Amino acid sequence: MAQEKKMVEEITSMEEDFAQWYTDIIKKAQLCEYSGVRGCMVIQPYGYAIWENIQKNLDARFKKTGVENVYMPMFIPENLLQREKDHVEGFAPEVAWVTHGGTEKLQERLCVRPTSETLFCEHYAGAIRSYRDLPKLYNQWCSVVRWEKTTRPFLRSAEFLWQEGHTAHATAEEAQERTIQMLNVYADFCEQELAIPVIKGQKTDKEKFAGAHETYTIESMMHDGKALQSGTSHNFGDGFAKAFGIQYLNDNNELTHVHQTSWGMSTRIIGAIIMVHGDDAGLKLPPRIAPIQAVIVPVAQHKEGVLERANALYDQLSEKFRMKLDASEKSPGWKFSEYEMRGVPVRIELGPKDIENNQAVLVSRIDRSKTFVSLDNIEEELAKMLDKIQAQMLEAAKQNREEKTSSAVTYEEFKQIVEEKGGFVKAMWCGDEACEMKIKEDTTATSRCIPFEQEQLADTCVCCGKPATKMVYWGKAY
RNA sequence: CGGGGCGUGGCGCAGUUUGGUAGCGCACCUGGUUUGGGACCAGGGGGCCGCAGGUUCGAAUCCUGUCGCCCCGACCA
Repeated sequence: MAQEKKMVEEITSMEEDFAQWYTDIIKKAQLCEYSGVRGCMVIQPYGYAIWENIQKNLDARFKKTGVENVYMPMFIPENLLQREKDHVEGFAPEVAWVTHGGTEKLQERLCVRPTSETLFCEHYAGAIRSYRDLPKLYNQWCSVVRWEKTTRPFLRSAEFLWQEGHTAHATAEEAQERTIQMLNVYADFCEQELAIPVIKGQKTDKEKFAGAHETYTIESMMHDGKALQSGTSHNFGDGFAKAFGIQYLNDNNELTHVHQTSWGMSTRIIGAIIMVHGDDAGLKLPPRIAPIQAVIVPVAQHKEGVLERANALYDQLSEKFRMKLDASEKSPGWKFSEYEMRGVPVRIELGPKDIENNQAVLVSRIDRSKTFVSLDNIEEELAKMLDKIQAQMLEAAKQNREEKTSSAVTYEEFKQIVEEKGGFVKAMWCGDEACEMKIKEDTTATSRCIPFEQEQLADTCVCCGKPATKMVYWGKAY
């Protein structure tokens, strides 16, 4: 595989320094900027446009399953947050507190939501009376605040945008079904729209969400061999219902606790898009969510008729695609690099020679391959190329994940792989948290998930040698 | 919270060791020539040198304090 030629010196190569590459991409693609507020970022128009496309698509998928959007307060009174023990303990270290209203000290401090389980629960406690009120399938798009010690754009910021779905059901079975259903929505969204293949599975008790009975996750593999938890779906059982007194009368007139779920995906997924698809020339955006699917770069635009034709082409293609025409005075070469860095899937070059031949040049972001197409059927050709790029990106991401997935039977093998190769390591686990801790201690790798698709690699735990029936994906994670 | 680094036009930096008129590259503005992979020439605008004290005839530079940010760890989406 030939390394792509680097056209712009301002992006550090992935090989040289992956962390620097990541921040360079964000800067050059103008996704976000550091703000004057500690740990918080300014999401720029291009970055926000990606988020809007993600939102639009996910929101439609949610609604198709019957989910309704609501909005909850951003403040949570301290007593409310403390209602569920595990939940508070999980979040207490990273909540921001409001202690004053104007100049007066508040009698009870308010936390800025790190997540809204408690608010939804309080609301459900009042709103649910009868089995006829169920299920409640709510979601909200909002930002949450977690006082992180170390932050990185998109991957971990003190405030981030997300959606959090919260549902209440009559039975445990229904809640479990919904938990898996939403995990599948995320997985399908990632693969189909973002071209990011994911591993679906369950979190170990150690890694599960504070207050959850079970946590399910989709895990994806970045280009540097580190894993990223890309979305989670939790089954709360009736734990929160008991803590918050959410009860209903069933059809036998018996008072019963509801069963709940919650599920979320955040702007962190933009970090995944960058680190799964990007290369040394910049960002690569999957056509389905790219704010600009194709950019028209006129060549020799001062010449008679070029801009007019480019404008007409823009008008025509804008009917079906998200387009941009860059008629600025920058040189064509500058524009080529610019839109490559920003990950625009297709560039359309249109110059005097093309116009003379009634053609345009389509250039793919994947490999800079050029295709000369007639202006008469450019719509079909562009659609074809975008589909192809989408498929190529998913394929490349799958291949990268395969290359970075290993399995280990002995502990020596395991440690060596984590240290030298990185990536996912599949290995058997006895189910004991002590082994998880030891593995983390020895290698800094954590259990990513117990995948739904199990393999029996061995009969004993990779760490302690005791009998094991579960295969776990391990790896260093963001 | 530990370990490291950095605060100087919008961005990236030099200048600090040895105090003496604030500089360079990019970006920006004007005009011209250019235009199929980050064009060139000429002219121009823009800086309480993070902040607060101190030393000094004089501080970006020395001293004290303070605030902020970035990177690497531990904790987390």
